[in-house]
Order: sequence, then C-alpha cells, then structure tokens
Amino acid sequence: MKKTAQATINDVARLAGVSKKTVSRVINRSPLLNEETRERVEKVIAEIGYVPNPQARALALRRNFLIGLIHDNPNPHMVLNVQHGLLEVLRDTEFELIVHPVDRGSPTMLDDIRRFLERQRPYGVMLLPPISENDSLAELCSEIGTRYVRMGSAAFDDPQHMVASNDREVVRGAVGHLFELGHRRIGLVQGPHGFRSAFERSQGYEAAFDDADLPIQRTLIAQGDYTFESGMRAAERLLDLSPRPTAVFCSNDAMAAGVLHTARQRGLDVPRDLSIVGFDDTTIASYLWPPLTTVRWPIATMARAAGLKLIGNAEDEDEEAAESLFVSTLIRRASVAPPAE
Amino acid sequence: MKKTAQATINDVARLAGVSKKTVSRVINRSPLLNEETRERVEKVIAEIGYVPNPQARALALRRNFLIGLIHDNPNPHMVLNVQHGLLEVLRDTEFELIVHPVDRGSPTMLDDIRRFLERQRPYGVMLLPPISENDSLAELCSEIGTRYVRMGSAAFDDPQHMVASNDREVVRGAVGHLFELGHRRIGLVQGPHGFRSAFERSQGYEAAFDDADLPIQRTLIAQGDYTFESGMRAAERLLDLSPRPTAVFCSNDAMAAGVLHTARQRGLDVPRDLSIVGFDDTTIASYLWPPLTTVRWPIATMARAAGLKLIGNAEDEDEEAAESLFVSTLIRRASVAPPAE
DNA sequence: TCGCTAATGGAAACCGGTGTCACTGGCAAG
DNA sequence: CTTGCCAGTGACACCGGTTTCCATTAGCGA
Repeated sequence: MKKTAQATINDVARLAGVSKKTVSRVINRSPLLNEETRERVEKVIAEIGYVPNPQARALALRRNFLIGLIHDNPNPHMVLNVQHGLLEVLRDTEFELIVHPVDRGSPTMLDDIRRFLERQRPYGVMLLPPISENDSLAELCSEIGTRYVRMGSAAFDDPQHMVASNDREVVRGAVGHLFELGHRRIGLVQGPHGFRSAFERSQGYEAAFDDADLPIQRTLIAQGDYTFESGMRAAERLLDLSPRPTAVFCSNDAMAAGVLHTARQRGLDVPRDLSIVGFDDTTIASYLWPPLTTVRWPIATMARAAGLKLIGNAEDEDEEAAESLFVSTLIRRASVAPPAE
Repeated sequence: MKKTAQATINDVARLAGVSKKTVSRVINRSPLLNEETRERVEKVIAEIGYVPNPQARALALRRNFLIGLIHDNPNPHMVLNVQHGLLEVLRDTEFELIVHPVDRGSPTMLDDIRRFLERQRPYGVMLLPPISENDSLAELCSEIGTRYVRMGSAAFDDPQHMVASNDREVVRGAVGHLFELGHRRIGLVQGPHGFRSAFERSQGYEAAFDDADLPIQRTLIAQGDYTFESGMRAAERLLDLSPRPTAVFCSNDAMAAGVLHTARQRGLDVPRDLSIVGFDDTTIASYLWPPLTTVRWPIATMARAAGLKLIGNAEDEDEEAAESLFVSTLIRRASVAPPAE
C-alpha cells in the first residue's frame, strides 16, 4: 500500500471481486450488465478514485482522446477565441486540446498533417481558415478516419463537418448601412487572394453596390493582406483619389486600424472626413480612437459548436442540435458618421 | 499486404531479421549496438517508413511525448506568443503541444492540474504567470515527477525551472527616462494585487523615484486590474488631481490604452499634455494613435528557451546553454514627450 | 429432473512499445 | 586450458486498457 501511483483497472477488479472485463464494461456503459454488479464496481471506482489511463486506452482503441486544432492562421485573436470555445466544451470531459499549427505554403504541409493524424490519432480535429478551405485536407481526414470540422466564412461542406458564418450577408448589410447614411464613394480594402473570407467579404461589398444600383468602381478597391501595414498602404492609395472616398470598408480590423492611422497622419478627422468599418471586433477595435465600427462574428460560439460536433454524442438524439451556420452582427461605434459634404 | 495501417516495430524486426528489442535499441540510440546491425535496421525503417507509435511508447514509459502549457492568463497576446515560441522548438521533434488552461480561483484548481498531469503524463509542462507564481503548483510537478519550467517577472526558482524577465529594472529605466525628460509628477497605474508582474513593475516605479531622490506620492498611484476599463477608471482619478500628472506609467498596454482613451475624452493632447508608457508591446501599442511607448519583453524567445529546457537534451553537453534571464527593452514611440509646462 | 437458451463473467490474447535478465561468442587474464 | 568479463542480442514479462471466445449460471418448459 506504499505506492501512491494511480489505481488501475486491475485494482478495481480485485477490490470489486470481478474481472477486468467487467470493469471495462462498466466504464464503457455496456448494456449487458447486471445492475447490481455495476453499482458495486462503480462504488469501488468512486472509493479509490480510479480514472482510466488514457495512454492504454489510446493504444487499445487506436484512437486518442485528444481534439486537435490545426491552423495556419495569422490572426491571434481568432486562434485564441477558437481555443477558448473549444476548451469550454472540452472542460469536464476526458478530452484535451492539442494544438498543431502548420506552415501554409510549405510543400510538405499535407504530409506533416498526415503524420500528425497517423501518429497522434486524435479523436477529432478542427480546421481553421484559411487552411480549412483546402479540400484535400478534408479528404485526408476522411481517408484516415479522423473526425473533422471545418470553420469558414461560407458553408462549403456538409453541416456535420462545417461551422460557418455569414460573412457575405453581414458585409452587404454593413456597406448598405454606409449607403443609407448617404455615402456614395465607399472604398474597400480587400483581404489577400486565396482566402475565402476575403472573397466572401468582397462579394458582400459588391452586393451592397448592386443593392444601391451603383456601379462598382475598381479604383475604390485596394488590395491588402490583413496586416496593419497593408491597411496603411491601401489607405494611402485610396486617400489620394479625387474625389476622395468618404467611407472605407476593411476586410479586417488590423487593416482598418492601418487606414485610421494613415487618415490621421494626413490630418483627416474620423469619422467626419472618413468613415471606417472593420471586421472581426478584436479588442483593438474598441481601444482605438474613435472606437471602430466593426463586424463581430461569434468565433467562440462557433468553436463551441464545432467541439460538440467533434466529441458528439454520436449516439445522442440531439445529433443535429449543434448549429452549423452563425450570424455575425455589425457593432456600431464611433468611426462611422454621415458624410460631411 | 492489403493493410495500409502503420508499420509496427514487429514488422521492422521481422524484415530486418532481428528482435523487437534490438529495433527498440536502434530507435533509442542505445550505445551497446553493433554498427552493422544498426545500419541494417535503419535501412528497413527508412524503407517502410516506420514511425514509433506514441501511445504505445507513452504506455510503456509512463510518460507522454507532449509538452503541456498550463495557464490562467488573461492576456491573449502573451498566451499566443508563448505558444509560438514553444511550437517553434517543438516543430520537427516528436513532441506536440497540449494546452490546458485552468481557472484561477477555483478551489479545485490544483486537483484539476494533478489530474491532468497524472492522466496525460506530459513530458514536461510550462507554467505561465500568474499561475506560475504558485509554489504549490511547482511542488506538485516535482512530486509527480513532471518536468516543469515557470515563466515569470522575476527569478523565483532555480534557473533550470525558470525563465524570467527583468521587469523591475526595465520599468525603473522607463520611468527614469520620464524623469530625464523633465517629468516630475509621474503617475502609476498598477496591476492587480497578487500578480508578481504587477509587484515587480511597481517596485521598478518606486526605484526610479528613489534614483531621482523624490518621495513617492501615494495619490499618484492608481489601482488597476490589467483591463482597458480599469485603465480608464484609473485615469479618471489621476487626471482629476491638481496639479495633474504630466506622465503615467501603466503596468500593461491594455490599461495604457484605457488611459489614452480617457485622456482623449477630456480633450488632452497626448503626448503634449500627458505622456503615457505601457508594458507588453502588444500589437495594440503600435496601432494606437499616438503609437505607444512601451516595454517589449521577449516572450517568444523566453518560451523557446523554456521549451529547450523542457525537452532538453538532458544528456547534451549544452545543458546550461538555455538562458533563463531575459532583458526587456523600452520601445520608444510617440506617446512620450517632455512636459509642456 | 433434464435439456436448452440467453444472460453474464472470466481467461487469454492483443494493441505496440520498453525493461529485465539470460545467453552467446570472443578475448584477456590466471 | 579454464575462468571471467564484456559487447551484443534475444526471450519474455509488462505497461493498462479492449476484445474475442468460451464457460458458467439462471430461467424456463418439457
């Protein structure tokens, strides 16, 4: 009795006077089990504080009780919010979170991920954008037999494998809001090519112009790459236009902050001379002066739903309970006003 | 040959005509091994692409090839930077990162962590502040036999278990810098009680007053809790003082952003009417207007060092190579100027 | 009382590695 | 020539679970 090491299934079996197998049945809630036996075993388990060894289980089941987070995401705000949401679901379960960032653009990326999946054998993985948009990655998961959920700005997979937000619609509404205030020359700072989110948001911008029956002017569209600096550069080009745009929608907050920065360097007053709308609602948005009007998407909520899909409850009746489409909303702060002219 | 499942150590042994044990010796670089045998086995390993199964290893060794990150940290910037640093070291090793946030203040916190350590048996864990300051947690790790490294604002453990920054000294220098510019009434927005970082930074502030042979005025010290809002509230009190302080040092950037916010609401010009210094050098700091003078501490570098200590290389000669004390530096931006008066 | 079936529980194999210990052959010392 | 030592290797148990297969028991009708 000197060993304080963890109790094993053998200890439980011995103390309860049954075989390992029976204990295993209790743990896994096998239905073919005498009620009385079950209670006796459960009593012993509670008494000695037995917890099954995850490594042994993983070996026998060929599947680990880990949820993997695979991402190549440049946005810390997003990564951390996703972690929060996932961990909230995982808390009080036997699952743990294992984070595996990858290098977008590395030619061996898919091999890296395959190795990760084959070695660690996570129970399920969550794929963050932009890598979640890669279909061959989803196929890889299917092939290996790992459950997966993709997160994205549009529904590009089955609901059971997808949590998506409505980027296009919410941007359409946000830009529409600018039109309603009287803006006509509304700039766009796009996200980088190859990002579905950038595409969706640009589409929303264009849809708003359609709604307003105005033609889309290419010169009002500047290319960014989701960084602060690219926002500054984009603003330099847009603010050189004559006539100057009176409002700018930016595909994310970092670029919006860059636009604000440049505007201020040029002595422009925001929002009087220029209205700015961002996307993400990072903490930055409310710290800026003026506080940034932006789109808040329920990242943590989405991650929570993804977690439920992953660890679900495959047998539970509420299989379909976890949502897969989430609405983002426009948060109105002080960086938007009617045009001054 | 139909099974595409992972090759096992048995396959390697069979194909190389040796026993499992010998293969195991090759994998673990046992020195008592005929060179010729080793080459033969390695050839087979390379041919069939064998990779040891981590679960089986974990079971046999009673130790997983996982590095745990235990934190209760409210600062996403920091958490993510630590993850970056750790993952950089872990990349291309057999280790993976497992993230385990805990609930500071929960009475069962230590039990939660014990359970985590006993169940997952991580190879090593990294402890982030403020929880890293909890000595009983470090004792728990020792007791269970888990390698650990604590991160903190001062060296409160052996170098082998510690990566620390020099918060006190750098703040002393930063506030000293304000004195040099001619400021005399310098406010302090403190971090919350019980945080070593808050304590160290406050001590640095006081040390700078000592250096300048000026008495510390309690009214110039406001209490915050590291949040933006607490910075705003603290500023409201400090800016009501008469005479008003001409500069404020804030224990982190979020509170500095709050101070800036309040200053601007009152129509004060920063830095002309009020100089502001933050701490952390989060992205916020450079996005703000004016860009914030702040202290940058090399979080990712520290995390990298911590990672090396954890997975080290216990047998390597450069055991002592990994640094354990890191210097933070003052980043001078536009939020500081000589007092106007 | 006997025989049959269904329900329950146990023995042993297995998952894929590592640790212990015994064994072999070659060589130096006695 | 015998003994002892050592490098190199393998047989086998073991880590702590799950799974397969079989034995036992209970229940029930004949």
